[in-house]
Amino acid sequence: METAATILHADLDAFYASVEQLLDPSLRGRPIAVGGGVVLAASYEAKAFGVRGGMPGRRARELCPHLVFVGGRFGEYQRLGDAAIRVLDDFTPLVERISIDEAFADVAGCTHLFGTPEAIAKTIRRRVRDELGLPISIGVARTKHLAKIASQVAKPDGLVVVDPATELAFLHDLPVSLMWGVGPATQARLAGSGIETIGQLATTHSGALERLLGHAAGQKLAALAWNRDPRKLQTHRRAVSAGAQSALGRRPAEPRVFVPTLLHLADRVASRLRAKARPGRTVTVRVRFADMRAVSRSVTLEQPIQATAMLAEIAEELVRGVLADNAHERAISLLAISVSHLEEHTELQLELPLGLADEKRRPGSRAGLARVGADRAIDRIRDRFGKAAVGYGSVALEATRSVPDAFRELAEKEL
DNA sequence: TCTGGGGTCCTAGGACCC
DNA sequence: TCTGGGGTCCTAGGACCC
Repeated sequence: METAATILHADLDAFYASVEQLLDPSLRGRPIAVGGGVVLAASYEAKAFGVRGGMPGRRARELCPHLVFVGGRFGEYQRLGDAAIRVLDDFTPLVERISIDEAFADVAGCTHLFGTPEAIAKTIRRRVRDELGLPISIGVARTKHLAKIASQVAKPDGLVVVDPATELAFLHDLPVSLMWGVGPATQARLAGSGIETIGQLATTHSGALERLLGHAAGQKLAALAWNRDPRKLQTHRRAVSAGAQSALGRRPAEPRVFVPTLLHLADRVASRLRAKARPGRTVTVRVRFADMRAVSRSVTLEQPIQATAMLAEIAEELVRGVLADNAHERAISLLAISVSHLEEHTELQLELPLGLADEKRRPGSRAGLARVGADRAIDRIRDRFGKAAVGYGSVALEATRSVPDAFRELAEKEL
């Protein structure tokens, strides 16, 4: 009745930093950070000083005076991340990729060919080390949740196999913060009730947990604490939204700032939607003010859109609404556009370039056709000459500090 | 020199329908 | 006219993950 531990979670260690150290041997053994204004990734040597991803570069340098900043070879990250996943593919088609450097695999169907899950995990680790030169940690367990925890425990450059017979003993000694879905807020709430280990969580009444964390989170954590994780591997998941954002530092909340920025963001989002023929019905904007307070506004249309100008106009109206309701805010620090309720896969259709109020009722116009034509022309030029060949407002945005486009593309999910 | 960018999921209240 | 209940969709905000 007890199932075997056949799920692997493979996670490349300090991935971006490891690639940099691989490509430049002079960086090996040294504390390095990928990025500049903000740390995108840190090597283990840098982590030992407390340097973490997402940390401002200045703070990182304070913690680690000899920290070496490297520019980031984003194309290499993509290539090597793909290559590592391909090693998993050699064993089973049941691979669920989570991100550029992380994936699950279920080897239940291939143990007769390649040996036990532990043997397979060892082979994968050796191959990734020998063929790519990168360290990868693997957790093996009966469920996805436990396999992921095991790979975290295995780091750096290790392997942890959790025997089903002793899995609860293993799990219950660990801190709740290792669980999937427990971040700083949940951890603090649990700590407020004296719950710090997964074992303590497991013996907490599920009703009490629900009152503390809400229905879904309470139920989920109660189940995971007993390693009851019903999730199966999903080899292909479609994206449910696509968005783009830009941090602005601290800029005046004025049209000369937000209009070109929104056009640029709308172009990023809409061109991706068009490329995959996945227009969407709901447009959401987010405005973050100088004090980091964020406000969002959304609207759901009757017809899905994918035209840059249409998206930019709707986003602009929503942002004007936010600013009108927060007239005391003088400066904005971030703008974001997201499109959701994506259609599965549709033919390009006519779009309506009308004001937000009109758009829901009125039929299309000649101007709509012209704009679809403009998008098509731009898409074709980019196909031939590259993304930078033509665009909206990118020059105006050069001044704002932002991460390289190549990094943004790494984070994009396949639509 | 406070705090990047791309996502997913859940909650709670209100509108609306049956 | 008043009452009740369930389901679905939408919006705004929040937590979390990589």
